[in-house]
Amino acid sequence: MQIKKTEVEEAIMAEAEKEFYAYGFEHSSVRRIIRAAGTSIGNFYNYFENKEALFNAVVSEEYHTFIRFITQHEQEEGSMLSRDILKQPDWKQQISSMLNRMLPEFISRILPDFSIRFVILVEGSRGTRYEDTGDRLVNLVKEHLREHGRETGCDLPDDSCELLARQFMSGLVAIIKQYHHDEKSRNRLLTQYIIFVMSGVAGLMGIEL
Amino acid sequence: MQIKKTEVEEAIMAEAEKEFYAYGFEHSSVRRIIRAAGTSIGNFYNYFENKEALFNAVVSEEYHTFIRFITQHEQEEGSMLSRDILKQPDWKQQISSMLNRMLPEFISRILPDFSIRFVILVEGSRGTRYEDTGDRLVNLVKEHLREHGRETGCDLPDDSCELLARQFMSGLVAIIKQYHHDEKSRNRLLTQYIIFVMSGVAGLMGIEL
Amino acid sequence: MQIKKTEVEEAIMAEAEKEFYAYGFEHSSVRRIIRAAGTSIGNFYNYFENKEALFNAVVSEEYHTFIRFITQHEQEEGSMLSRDILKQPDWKQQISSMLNRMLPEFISRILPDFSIRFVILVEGSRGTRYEDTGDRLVNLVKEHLREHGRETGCDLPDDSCELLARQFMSGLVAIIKQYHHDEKSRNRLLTQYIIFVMSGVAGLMGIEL
Amino acid sequence: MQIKKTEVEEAIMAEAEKEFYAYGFEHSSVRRIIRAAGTSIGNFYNYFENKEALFNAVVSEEYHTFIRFITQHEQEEGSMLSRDILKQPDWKQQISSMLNRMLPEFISRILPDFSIRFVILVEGSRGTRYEDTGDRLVNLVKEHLREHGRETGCDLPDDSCELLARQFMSGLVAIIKQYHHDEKSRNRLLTQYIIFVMSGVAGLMGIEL
DNA sequence: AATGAATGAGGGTTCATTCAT
DNA sequence: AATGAATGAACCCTCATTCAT
Repeated sequence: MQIKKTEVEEAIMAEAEKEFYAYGFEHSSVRRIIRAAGTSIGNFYNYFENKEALFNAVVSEEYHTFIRFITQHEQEEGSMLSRDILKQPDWKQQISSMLNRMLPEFISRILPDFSIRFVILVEGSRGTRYEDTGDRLVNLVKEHLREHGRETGCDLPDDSCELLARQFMSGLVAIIKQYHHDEKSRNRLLTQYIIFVMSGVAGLMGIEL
Repeated sequence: MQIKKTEVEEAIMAEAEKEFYAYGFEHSSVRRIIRAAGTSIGNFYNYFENKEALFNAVVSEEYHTFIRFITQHEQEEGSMLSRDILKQPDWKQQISSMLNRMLPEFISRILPDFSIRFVILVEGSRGTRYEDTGDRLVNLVKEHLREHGRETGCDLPDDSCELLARQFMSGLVAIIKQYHHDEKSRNRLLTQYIIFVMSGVAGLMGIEL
Repeated sequence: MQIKKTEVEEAIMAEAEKEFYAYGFEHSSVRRIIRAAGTSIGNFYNYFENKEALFNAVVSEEYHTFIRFITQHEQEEGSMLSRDILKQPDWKQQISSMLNRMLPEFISRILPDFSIRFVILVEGSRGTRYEDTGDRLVNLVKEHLREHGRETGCDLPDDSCELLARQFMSGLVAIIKQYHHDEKSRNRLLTQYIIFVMSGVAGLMGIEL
Repeated sequence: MQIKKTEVEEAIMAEAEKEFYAYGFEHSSVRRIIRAAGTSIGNFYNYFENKEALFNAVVSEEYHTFIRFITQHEQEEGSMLSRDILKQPDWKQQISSMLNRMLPEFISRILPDFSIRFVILVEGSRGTRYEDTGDRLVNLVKEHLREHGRETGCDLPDDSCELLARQFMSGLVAIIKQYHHDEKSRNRLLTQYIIFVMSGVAGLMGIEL
């Protein structure tokens, strides 16, 4: 949103963010929001068409950021994991050094974008046009994952891919929930988490049962 | 009373399960439930004291099953992961063979217990006395994990443990959601998932960054 | 009621008495009554046509007892108060000695009849055919009082008579409420009360303002 | 908003007064009130937080008025009754003249305050925070009475004091009920009533049984 | 831009009563 | 004689939204 918002609009959106985060869209109360924002119910409808419009205003930017994140960085991440690595006897060192190289940039560029609003989008959008955002995001990650599988020659079954994608999403959400106010801890935890996921995926792809 | 008491009670509970799964406790509507169950609002209160009593009836058994699951099987799982394994050059084979040995029994005994009701318990219990069940379960798994860490000499930070525990929970939930009606697929996916998690944890514990 | 009641019937009526006393007719719950009486809602309707029939069963005898009390003892009480007494210089002694003579019999005959059920009749009968019982009783007492006035030649205004009658009723009720379980205290208090009322009436009749 | 806020608020309170008077708090229906007041159920909650808040609005002022009445006028009334008066041979004249002196002022200052709302407070407040108001008022009057007793050297038993206090309350209530719309009649009746009570108390204190 | 009065559907719950068993 | 399942109206209250001011 390039358009400058009025103070009232911003106050409403700020309180709405808290409300949507706490209760989700359906369970959120416009009255509570405007009361917290210090304005009136009537005035609310001067700024937003209805409750869903407010929701959109709060999350739409975050939504597009995430879409961009998924699509833009496909190439770069594409090379991060390949079966070849796992075949090497020193695979642990290889992954480790790769992570050391990539994570700082990865984290500095991507994470600042994610916030409470991302959590709202995924967990609290039922009843809005974004209600399948979680699923769509999962699908994006899942397709991403399948492509990796095809490239590296070790296809995971569709449902495993979906599960892993969903896990990745829920991991991000959990991290943001825990440390949305503490960037440093968040990044440290995220690093750990990515190692966990990558090790897990590697294990899943590399081990014949 | 033409209809046997249990029939209506079961109808109500069946519909309640769907409703609680779809909306969570707070957002569920008793009126919707009884309409779907084909009875009247007044009659509902002949069977259940109130909405929360209905919730408890739907969910309490599942709750205790899960608690039992966590506490009973601590020992057996305890031996599944140790740092020593990861030090071996053939660690992949070792894990693989161990899983092959243990998973069938693990799955056959534990999984049949989990159902939609488990999902309700974790995701839809806000406003009930079970509302912190998700957190309590996460903590159980987390403590479980920390102990493993201490035993194997590689402590993970507290927040990583919590994250992994939460991930494990959300993974179970995701699997149940996807395949609660298809036991076979569910078990296959769960096997994959456990490999993923174990590999991930192993990676997290075994690799120095 | 000469007809012998079954145990169930008596249990219901006993619990109903408590319930009607505590909540009044309208606010009483048939469910609570039958639960306390240890029977079922269906069976209740085998014994009583409906809630009001139960109420009638509980209070009707008391009602007729009171009517009888008012009408039967008119003569005897009629002589208890006359203007002549108040004209005597030793009126206090006269009243005192009269009370001493009459009260024992008065109390022993009349009071045992009054119980919780009398209170129910007066205070908790709204919504039943007895709902104007309180008023009817007041009117009886009031007419009683007016006649005394006419006899003794000092008419009180109609509204004063009504007020005094109402006071007398409410006094009886208050005494029963306080000591319905303690006959001795009840009689002592009632004696005091009658002195109060008689002195009050005497004062009202005898003093020119 | 075409209609000024106060108009609706007043309409609601006026109808609420009638409703509370007729049914008491617990048995009053918000729907009946708003129907009579010509507004909607939703709008009611724009004016009052809930049913009890409405009750408080109707009744709180009256409550404090009565408390003030009891505590402020203690002294003045204190001198109205003493045993010495009853010992005089011309006690009737003495009381009469005292009443003639004091009553006009007493009545003109105190009575206009009492209304239907006082009745509601005493008889219809069950279920609200005022539910023991009746008892508290009775206790005030009772303590009042006991003090008189101590001063004049003729203690009445505790239960007699309570009874008389309760009688006094119920007398006030009865008068208001009868003449809440007719100030003149109300005052006349109240005068009579006070004579009655005083004579009664005098009789009770002065006569040895 | 700002206010809050007004609406009515729907939320959970209690109730007296009926009637098949 | 006894049971309790079934009904639907009514209870208090919350909600998002509209609109006159």
